[in-house]
Parts: sequence; structure tokens; C-alpha cells
Amino acid sequence: MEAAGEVFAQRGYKAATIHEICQRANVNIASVNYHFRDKEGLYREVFRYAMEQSRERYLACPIDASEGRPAQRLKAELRRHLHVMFSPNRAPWQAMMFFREMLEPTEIFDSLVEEQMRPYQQLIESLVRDVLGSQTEERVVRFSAFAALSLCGAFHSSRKYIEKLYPDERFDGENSDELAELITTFVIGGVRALKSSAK
Amino acid sequence: MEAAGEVFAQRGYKAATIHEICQRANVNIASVNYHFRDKEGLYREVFRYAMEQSRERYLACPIDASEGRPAQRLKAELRRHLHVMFSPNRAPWQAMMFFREMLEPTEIFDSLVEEQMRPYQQLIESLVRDVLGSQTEERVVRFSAFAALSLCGAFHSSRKYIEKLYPDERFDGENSDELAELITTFVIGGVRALKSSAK
Amino acid sequence: MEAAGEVFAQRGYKAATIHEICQRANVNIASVNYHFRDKEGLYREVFRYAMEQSRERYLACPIDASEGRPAQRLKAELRRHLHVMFSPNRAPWQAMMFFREMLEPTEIFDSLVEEQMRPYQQLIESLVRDVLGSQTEERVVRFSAFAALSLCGAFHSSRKYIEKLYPDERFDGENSDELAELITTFVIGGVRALKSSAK
Amino acid sequence: MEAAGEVFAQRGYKAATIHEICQRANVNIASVNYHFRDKEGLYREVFRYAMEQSRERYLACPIDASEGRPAQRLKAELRRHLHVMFSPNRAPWQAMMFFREMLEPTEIFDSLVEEQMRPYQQLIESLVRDVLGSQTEERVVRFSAFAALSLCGAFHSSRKYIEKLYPDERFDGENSDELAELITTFVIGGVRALKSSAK
DNA sequence: TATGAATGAGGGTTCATTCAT
DNA sequence: CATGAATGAACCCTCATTCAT
Repeated sequence: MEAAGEVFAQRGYKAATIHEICQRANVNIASVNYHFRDKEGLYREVFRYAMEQSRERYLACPIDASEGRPAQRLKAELRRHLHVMFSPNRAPWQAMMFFREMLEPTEIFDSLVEEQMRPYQQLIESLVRDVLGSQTEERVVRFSAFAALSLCGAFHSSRKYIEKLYPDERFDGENSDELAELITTFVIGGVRALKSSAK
Repeated sequence: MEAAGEVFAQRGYKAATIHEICQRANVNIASVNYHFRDKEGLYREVFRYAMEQSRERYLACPIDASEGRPAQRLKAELRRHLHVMFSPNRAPWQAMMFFREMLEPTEIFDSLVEEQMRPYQQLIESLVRDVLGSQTEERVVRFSAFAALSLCGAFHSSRKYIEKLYPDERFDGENSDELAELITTFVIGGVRALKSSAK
Repeated sequence: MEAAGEVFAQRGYKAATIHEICQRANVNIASVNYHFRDKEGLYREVFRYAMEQSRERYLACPIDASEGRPAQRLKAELRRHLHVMFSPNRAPWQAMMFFREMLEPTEIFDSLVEEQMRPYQQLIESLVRDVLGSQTEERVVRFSAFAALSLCGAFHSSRKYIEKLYPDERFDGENSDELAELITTFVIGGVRALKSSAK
Repeated sequence: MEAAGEVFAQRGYKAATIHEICQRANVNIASVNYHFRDKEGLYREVFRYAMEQSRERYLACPIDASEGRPAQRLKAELRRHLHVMFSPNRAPWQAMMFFREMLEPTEIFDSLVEEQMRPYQQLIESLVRDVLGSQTEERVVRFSAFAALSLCGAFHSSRKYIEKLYPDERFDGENSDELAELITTFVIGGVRALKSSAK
């Protein structure tokens, strides 16, 4: 029944109907109320499932370099992040659900932030801090980490827009490596520029 | 009836009810069908209205620098962009509607892209091209322009998320100037890094 | 505004909308309520108008023979009746409205019966009585008159059905004369058969 | 829920409300949409049901004479037809629905004609042909068959009109036998008259 | 545990009518 | 007289939920 997430992702919580969900899963409509008590219960469960899978995915794809110069380590981690995000065997609905929660947070948003996003955000922050030096203003570190991640996310969430804007260009999974190179280079450049200007 | 956009932005097209819309506007429910024929007609009209306002806002805030070094001109334009986006008297629902269209495009999305976003995208591209040099690969120019704009957008659209992540930090309109400084510095750094690596 | 009858005839009283009516007549919707007070008021007026026109039409097409043998006179009158009914310049909606009233009588039905149908029915009855002889049972006379008229009406009201049943046959206005010949012959034959059996 | 046909027959498809239907049947309004998907779905089903019942009714009332002279056989069949139509335990709404379809055909009308009416029409035609002789013009046969059946139908569908016209006379089920005698005599007379004139 | 039937709340839409201009 | 705007009632339909089997 986890494929019900597709519907939630595609339509949003309110617009998604358990009718469509159960039809895709070839189960009875009433079973939703039996197993999850509520439509909301189903949503919560699907969300938990998505977070779990997301965590596993990061664990399954280990950090490929914990050594090297700080900038190289940040680059490597961002490359991994992009790789996971654009992974072809990753259901695209999971990212969609996360995005929806950011636009209109429900009560579940808290757990998403705390359990999933903050830890990763802090990992990126530490890598950024290594690049910028330990005595850098915390604000700048946070800004950089957020900028780096949101940039990665933007290329994923705005796929449809980019497709429409540049029909002959491709900034998606098909040439994910080249995209990763562009993004990481850009981010590192941005981070270093902040380092220089902070002096 | 333009304040109906708030509901569309907050709830999404399907989940928004004309009941709530008309209640906020203190008008009869049936008036929607009279004036706009449809719920969809109302949505279209609200969207047009948002685009119109957005255009006016950019015209009202004149470009503050058409001279100076290329990087300075790009910085100035991004600063203006951020200033317009975080403008306190700007209804926050407009950005929200645009964002929703990017996530799940309707038939309206085309006009949004062509009339509103592509022209501005091209303006940024030309500024980026000035920084990178005219013989830069088109792909890199496009990437940089999109990255710059999406970075600005990210700090606006993820306000709630940032608030939750860093309750004591502020990356929003209240200190928009400082944010603009960080973003523009980051972007210029990123663009320059691409320039260097492309050689 | 008399062309509004078309809508009433085509859709029925309830299903007809004054919107469609006023659109066809190129007038304002509110004018209906101004001139006729009600939708029902409009209907009544249109009905009156139809009855008036129907009367005029019969007067305009005078009885072509008041002499000859009784059977010939009945035949002549039925031929005239069919001729009027299938008259090409006669709006088909008038018959339709009358038929609708027969299926679901409203308060206007009474006046239709008394002012319009009963007089004509009595005219046919008298012609039938001439054929059958004056001492014929009243019941038989009435039956024959009704049968004759309803037979004429059936070929008009069931046009669509006949078209579907016999796509290559035509029992309508285009060869109204031949149809009249068939019907009148049939009716006279029927009436005479009743005369014989009554003995 | 088959008693919903009463409402459709009385009011017509558009004017009939599922509210009234469900109230009569003492069921929830939404159940219509659950079982028949649509108001139209309900209509279709009710119509099918009516046709089914109509067929059964004819089977239940066996042909009472397959021998005798041709005119006697036609008479017998018409008598049976009238008997079925005026059968006291026959819901009057079924004829009404058929009649409505003839006046304003919907997409259902086709199946009504093909499955129900054409076969019976052809039966009557063959009986008429026996009376008239096999080398009679097809057109005359068709005309006679239609005239015979529409005459039977007219006395049923115009009951209310006849009641108003002759309040003290009765041409309905109560003395159905006498009516049948009148009609069949009339029809045979008409058919024979056509036979004579065709020579 | 699973399923088909039933239900009530709520949503969008239509439409006749009224009102102010 | 004419008209555009506004309104409330009513209708069909969807959908989450409950219930009996």
C-alpha cells in the first residue's frame, strides 16, 4: 500500500482520494479505514515510510571520501546528495511529499525537520565550516549550507520548469554527473567568495 | 476579489473552496460563477492579476545601476530582485501561487513561463554573460542564471523551514540587505568559479 | 420574444432556461421578469400566443368543401387538418407545446382543451355523425372523431420515431398529400366499419 | 428503486430530482450515485427495467389465436396489445417513459426502438400483410401497422385528455374489452379500405 | 480480516429572481 | 424601460467514513 504515496505526492493531501489510492493498489476502499483508521493516518504512515526509505538510501550509498581537502569533501558529499536525489530507482514522489510539507506544513512537518533534515543540514554545515575555517561566523556557515542544499533541491523540484524553459537542454538525472560538477563548483566558489568577503 | 488568491495559495487549487474565498471577501458564493463562470475561471483571473502586479512591482522599483563592472551590475539586479520579493507590502500569496504552478503545472503555467519568467531569466542571463565573457558556453550561462534566481527564490519560499531550523536566526525581509549581500556574494563567487573551471 | 416558444417546446417548461430564451431573442434576461413577472407568466403568454396563431392558421386555410357526400366532407376536413399541421411555414414548436400539456397538464391545460380542442373535436364529431347517420350511438361518434384526430397527430408527433424505424420511408410533410390520402382512406374505412358493426 | 421511474415519467428526465426519487424510495440520496454512478445511469437502468418488464408482460399474456382468418388474427393481437397496455397491475409510468423518449429522443432511444418496438412493429406488419395480401405495397403495410399501434397507444397516452373532454365517457381500462372491440373494428375497416383503394 | 452497501457532510454549479442604476 | 450585478435556493455529485456481513 506504500505506492499510495504517489497519489499523495501528485495531488496533495486534500485533493488525493483514497478511491484512487485503493484502485492503484487493488485493495478495498474500506481497508484504509481499517488499517490506518483515517485518511490522515494513512498519510502519516506513508510519510514515515518515505523518511525511512530516504534514510536507508543515504546509508546504502556511503560517503565516498572522508579525506582530502575540505573543499573536496564538501564536493563529494554534494555529489552524493545529487546522486541520491536523481537516482533513477528512487520514487520521485518522496521528494514531492517533502516539498509539499515545506509549502504547507502540517503537524508532521516537525518530525521531518528534526529527524531528517536538521541532521543532514548539520553534516553539510560541518563540511562548510571546514572549508571556511573554524572561526567563521555561524550565520555565514548556516547560510552556505542552506544555499548549497537548496540549490541541489532546486534543480530537482524545478525540473518541469527547466524543461519548459530550455527544451533542448537537460539539467536532470540523465547527465547527473555533469550537473553535479556544475553545482559543486558553483557552491564551492560561492562559499569561498563568502570567506574572502568576511575578512 | 483579488484577496481570493490567499486561499488558492494557502490551500492549492483543488483544496481551496470558494466558500472560504467568498467568506473572506464578504460576497455571495454564486457571484464567483457569475463573474468568472467557474472556479477555474476565478483561478485564471487571480493568476493574471498576480502576474500583472508582479510586473508593476518590477517597474516601480527601477534598476538601480546600469553601469559599473559586470559583477556589480549583476549584484545590483539580484539585490533589486530580492528587494522586490521581500517587499513588505507584497502579498506573499503571489509567490506561493507561482511556486505551486512549478510543482504541478496547469494549463496556465505556459503563460507564466513565457510572459513572466523567461524574460527575466534572459535578463539575468545577459548579466551573467557579461561577467563570464561572451564566448562562454551557453549551458554554463543558463545554469548560472537559473542557480542565481532559484537561490533567491529558495530563501523566500523556505522561510517557514528556515524559521524552524534556526529559530534565532533571520534570513528574511527584516534584514533583507544583509541577506542580499550574502546571496549576491555567493552567486558572484559561484559564477566566477565556473568561469575559472571552464578554462 | 415569441420565438421563446421554441425553447419551451424543445426542453419542456422546467428544463427550459430563460437564459437560453433571452439569448436567442437577443434581449436582457431581466426583461422577462419585467414584462411577464415570472417564468410561468412568460410560459402562459407564449401558450396564448401559440393558440392564437393556431386559430388564425385554421381560419386562413378555409374549408375547401362544405358540400359533397358526408365521407368526402370528412376527408376534406382531415386533409386540411393535416395540411395545417405539416405546413412548412408553421413553427413545429406549437404542436410540441400542446403535446407536452397533454402529457403533464398544468393549469393552462383547461383553457387549451376548452378553447381550442373541444370546438375542433366537435366539428369532426359532426362530420363523423353525418357519415354514420344521426341515430348512431354518441359513444361511437366520439370514438371515431378522437381516433381520426389522434391518428393525424400521431404521424406528426412520432416523426422522429418513424424516421428511425423506416429511414428510407417518408411519412411527413414532404409528401403530405399522399399521407393525407392514406390517413383519410383509413379513417373513412374505420368509421364505416364501425357503422356496419353497430347494426 | 424501480419506483423511481414514476418520477422520471411524471416530470421528465431533467425536471425529475433524485431528491424526490430517493424520498419516495426511503433511501439516501447518495445511494443513487453509488449504485448507478449518475442520475443518467439511474435513468438508463430504470429504462432497461421497464423494457424488461414490458417484454415479460407480453410473454406472460400468450397469443390467444394463431389460427383463424387473417383479420381475426390481427384483431386478436391488437386486443392482446390493448389488454397488456391497460393491464391494471402495470405501472403507468412505463408507457409514459417510452412516450417521452419518442418526443425528445435521448441516446437510449435507439435501443428502445431496435430491441422493443421494431420487433413488435414487424409482427403487426406481418399480420397486416396477411390481411392485405402479399403483393401489397410495402409502404401501405407499414402505414397500416403504424396506424394500428399508434391508435392503441393514443387511447392510453391521452387518457387525461379524454377524461377532460368527455367526463362521463370512459375509454380506458375499466371497459377495455369494449374499447378493444371499437379499435380493432376501426383498424380492420381502415386496413380493408386501403386494400380496396389500392387496387 | 476483508468487503460491498449505505450515509452525511460539503463542494461546485445552475438558475430564477430581485435590486440599483 | 432596460440592464448588469447580486443573491439564495436547489441540484447533482464527490468523498471519507461507518456498518453489517
